[in-house]
Amino acid sequence: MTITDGLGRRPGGRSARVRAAVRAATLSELAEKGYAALTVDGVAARSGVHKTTVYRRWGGVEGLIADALEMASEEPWPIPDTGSAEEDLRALTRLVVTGFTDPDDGPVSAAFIAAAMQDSAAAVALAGFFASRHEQAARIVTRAVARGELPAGTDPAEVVRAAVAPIYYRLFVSREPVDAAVADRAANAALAAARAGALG
Amino acid sequence: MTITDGLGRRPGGRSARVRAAVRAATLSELAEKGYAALTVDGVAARSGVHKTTVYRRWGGVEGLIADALEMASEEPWPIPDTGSAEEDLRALTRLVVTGFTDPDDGPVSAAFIAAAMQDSAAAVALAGFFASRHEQAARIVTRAVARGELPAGTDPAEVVRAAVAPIYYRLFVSREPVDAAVADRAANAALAAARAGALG
DNA sequence: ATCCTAACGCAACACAAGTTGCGATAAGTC
DNA sequence: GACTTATCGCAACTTGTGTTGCGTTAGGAT
Repeated sequence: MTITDGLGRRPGGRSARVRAAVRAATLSELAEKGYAALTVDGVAARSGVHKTTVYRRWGGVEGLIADALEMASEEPWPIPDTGSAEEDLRALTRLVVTGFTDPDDGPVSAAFIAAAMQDSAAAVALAGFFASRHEQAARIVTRAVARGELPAGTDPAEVVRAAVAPIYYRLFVSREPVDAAVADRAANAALAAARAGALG
Repeated sequence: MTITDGLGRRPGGRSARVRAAVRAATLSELAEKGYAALTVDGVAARSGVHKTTVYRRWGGVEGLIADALEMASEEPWPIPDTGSAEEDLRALTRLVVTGFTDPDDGPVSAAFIAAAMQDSAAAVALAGFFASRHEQAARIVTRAVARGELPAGTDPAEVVRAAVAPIYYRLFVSREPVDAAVADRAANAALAAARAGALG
């Protein structure tokens, strides 16, 4: 299950090509067929890399997800900066909604959540991913506090959590439909709670 | 994957015993080993029912979960009624937290969420389960509105969602630790948002 | 240019998951 | 009590997943 993450003794050349091919194949397979249908044989066939190699370097399906997740957490998130906390939070929650309703990215994002349910390595990778996301999105709140829109002592990450949590809750827990209106309501509720000083 | 849910042509006698034995074995296996280790062979061996029978009636692991979930959604939820919305919501969120941190019930509850990620039948069953939960917990809010604690026009289910969502978010999405303090903060934030009229 | 060996490809294997055909058992009906 | 058939137990089979041993290829160092 340990991934020789490019820091192995031979990071360049063929090994790098193999890794890139497998990563790309994993994302393609996830986008097309979803997590439930993701198999090692599938990504091996698509990537042109042999099945045994994938098992050896990634350990299995969960390892593939963890690797793709690590890659995803490295790329930055386009955090909005409109000048008002209300607009910023709405844009943020809408970004989350579209990230899961998009026919291409949606299945991939959902796969990350699903994989973490079954494998501890994927769970750790997911925790890192969201820690990065919270850190990036916290700037929305710190700016709002600096402008005086929100009370001093407000916990930035907690506002972000309150804003996005209802969306994830509907998507993966209560299994209710999600759209832009849901995003706006979640953003407004988080903002109202923060203004009341309930998120300090 | 279709479960002959006691409404089959022979609901009594042996069939009923088989179903009860399999259901009990499923819950025991989940509590002990968790969802990742739940196998049809395992519940078959524990229940004394043959593997083939389980496959025929439940279809597989996901069917077992869906059946157990259906059973769980029938039994009522001890909704608190302390006289104040603040206390009620706090008790509710703490109930959710203990439901997942309890070493016996926790793995079972988590298994329901995990199963819905992979199987559509389990997803439908989970949606029904939470619809029932929302309906029951909504009374906390309707009572609070009747008492004048919360503004008229407040959406009861939306308050419940806002209160419990951060807990599920931490447990299954951002993978952050959860305790009673988290429960209290989530309840307070939902209450503040509702008082501000952001959950109408 | 040559050597060393990490990393890969390949085939065969081991194991668990799920299926099928058939005979045996016991509900439900008369 | 006798009959019909839904349901279950059983064993053999098929399929998919993951493993192992070994030969081959190609980085990286000298």
